[in-house]
Amino acid sequence: MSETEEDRADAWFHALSDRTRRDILRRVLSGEHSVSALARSYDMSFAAVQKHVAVLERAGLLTKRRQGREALASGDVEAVRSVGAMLTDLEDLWRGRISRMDELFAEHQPQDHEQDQEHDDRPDPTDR
Amino acid sequence: MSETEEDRADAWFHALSDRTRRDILRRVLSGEHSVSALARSYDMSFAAVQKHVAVLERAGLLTKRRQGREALASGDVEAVRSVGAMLTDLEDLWRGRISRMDELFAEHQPQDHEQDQEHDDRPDPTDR
DNA sequence: ACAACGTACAACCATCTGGTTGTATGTTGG
DNA sequence: CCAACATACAACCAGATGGTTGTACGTTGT
Repeated sequence: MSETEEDRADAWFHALSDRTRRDILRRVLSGEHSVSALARSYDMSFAAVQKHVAVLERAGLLTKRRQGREALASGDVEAVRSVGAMLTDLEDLWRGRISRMDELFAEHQPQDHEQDQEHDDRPDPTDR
Repeated sequence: MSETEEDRADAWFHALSDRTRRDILRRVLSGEHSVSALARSYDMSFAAVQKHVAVLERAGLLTKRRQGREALASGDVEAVRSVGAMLTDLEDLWRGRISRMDELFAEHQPQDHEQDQEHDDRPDPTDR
């Protein structure tokens, strides 16, 4: 994975690691909100909320649009999808582990494929 | 969302916000690794890597199993999926925004439904 | 015109974070 | 038995983080 890709991931996950920021992101994904409108929703100063919005913006999870004196913030669903894609990449690594376990098992028991369909205590790698 | 749910999310995203921890998670999702084996992979002290493993463990993204003097770490794919589910919940909020925009549009143009299939410059909310 | 509003940013502060070294304790191989 | 190994954890430190207040500046409504 490229170096800048890791930088983006750092910014994404750091931005999402604060519950106020996650809540802000929920609101701006649902629709545009001005920074001051957002600030009114939280029990903290306007400046604090503005800094949270700036973190989300730097991470690319949110964009701002100027309209008169207001800054309207809007969530970027493509960025959210990119974060989700990183998670599914992690899942794929796990699936690879299971495949390798299957190969190892087949190596030591290369007879029948149909026996023992029950007592499957490991999760199905193809479900979800 | 429940309070403890948000606490878990804080821990998840914070754990994932460090690239060394993401790399450790990749390795232990692919297969079990001892802490010292992991430590040998990074240009930092054993103690530093051990702390990263502890952060991932507290977040529930990894479990440790004792075998003799070694602690074998293994990634928990269910936790990774839970994080992914949070992201798709965010996407759903965005889809809701689009639905509301559609309703608003229908309200002002309640005639035909079939016109103008082209020039669709917004992403399809049902794709992915 | 001007007061109120919305935004931006700097300075400051307590706490958290990610690294270090050092020490203690259990496990294993020869 | 005991030296080497693997882990755990405490103490410490520099820098980042999340909050505060204060100041400055453009925009808007009356």
